[in-house]
Amino acid sequence: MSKNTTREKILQRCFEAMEVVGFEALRADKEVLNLNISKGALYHYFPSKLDIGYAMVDEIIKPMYEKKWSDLIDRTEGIANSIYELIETEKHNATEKKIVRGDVLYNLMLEMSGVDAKFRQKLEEVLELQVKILQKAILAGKNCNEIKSGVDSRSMSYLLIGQLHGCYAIAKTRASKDVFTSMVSGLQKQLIDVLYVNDPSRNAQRATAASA
Amino acid sequence: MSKNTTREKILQRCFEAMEVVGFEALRADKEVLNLNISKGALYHYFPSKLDIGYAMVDEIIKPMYEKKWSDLIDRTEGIANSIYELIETEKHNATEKKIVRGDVLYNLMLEMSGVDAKFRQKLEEVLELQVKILQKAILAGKNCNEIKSGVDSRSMSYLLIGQLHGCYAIAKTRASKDVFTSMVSGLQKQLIDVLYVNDPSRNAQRATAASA
DNA sequence: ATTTTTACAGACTAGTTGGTATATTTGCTG
DNA sequence: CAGCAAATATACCAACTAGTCTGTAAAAAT
Repeated sequence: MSKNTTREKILQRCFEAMEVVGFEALRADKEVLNLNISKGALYHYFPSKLDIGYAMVDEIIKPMYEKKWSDLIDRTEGIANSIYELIETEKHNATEKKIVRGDVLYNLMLEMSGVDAKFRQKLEEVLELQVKILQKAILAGKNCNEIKSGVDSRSMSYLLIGQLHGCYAIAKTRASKDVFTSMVSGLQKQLIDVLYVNDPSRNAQRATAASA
Repeated sequence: MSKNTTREKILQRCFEAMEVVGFEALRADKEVLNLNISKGALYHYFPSKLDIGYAMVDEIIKPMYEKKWSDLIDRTEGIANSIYELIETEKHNATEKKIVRGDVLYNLMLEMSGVDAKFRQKLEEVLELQVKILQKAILAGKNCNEIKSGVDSRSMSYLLIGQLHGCYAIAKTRASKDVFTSMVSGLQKQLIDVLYVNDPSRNAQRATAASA
């Protein structure tokens, strides 16, 4: 998968550091030095620090978030359940360390959107990618009667992404994984009320109702 | 109200700058120089830059966010409506500029929680202050039958604060006030489903039902 | 075989940062 | 008014930053 070229090694290492400290606090030259890659090499592959950032978003972050929702792509049924499960996964993947660190994309959004226009635009692309996947899924969910017909797929997608973001942000400041999981659980409960025709947390009930 | 001392002038100016650029990018000495206050005076009142930050949170931001929810304090009725209206206010206060800038508290949370423990703790206090006001209000709302008995006041308060945060964050990256207002509207719709016994967006209906 | 391009190495630089040292002024108290 | 502390001014500093410069070794193209 990874070609393990110098360029990719640089990108990967910088990304891992940036996940922890953010973009502005990233010291790219010092990071790559730990891989025995010199500053000369670094600036050979990337004209500036910002360009490293752009590349990270395009080549690492964007695919990462596309993969996150990939279960929903081109589905025609079981969508309500899948959305519910993907959010459930979010809870299960959470660790104390990850929560304190926060979500890379959300962190970057807040940090860089106001700093650099191109950065903002690239982050917007990642956001839009997720929204589009969700939107399509919700639309499909409405078609197969799993999702209430009243929901607006686009604004609901934005809201859902935003709500997850909110959970990450609050939990980061509270520095507590438990706050995260309980908030996400609350979010799931809301979704059951607002989004779903049936309760996807009870699979049995879903299966019976699906034939109606 | 403001005693207009040198210290307060420093704090206010730094806060206004920080609202725009964030804390790390704040150049306190250059800011106060524009007020004809020297670096010596600055470091006379504040031992370090971080201490300026702490003071900003304690003396400006905390009161600011307490005031934001002050309508809910010590209320015994009309609570559902007040919560709805406060969120409505959030929409009306939004301007393109403000949305692009984001919410000061949320921005700081993301920026500083991982950087400095004391900073994080102070931001947590502001968060907790808001949550407590909301929690008490929701509890009272349940008592006077305006809010569904099933809602957990604490986790709902967290979630609500977090959801608002989410709206700010997404709208900031989309750099669009419209995205913000439409997300907040979506949030309000959800709340009507999840939180309220009656629909507070229809005041007439509320008034009738209140006597039941 | 020779030229040109790519890939790297590492010392160096210009500018900035938060903070300090020291000197001077101001305002109060006796 | 003397004396003293708080308040303010300013020159200074070490650490650090992103980025550049010069040089070189190997690969690719001619």
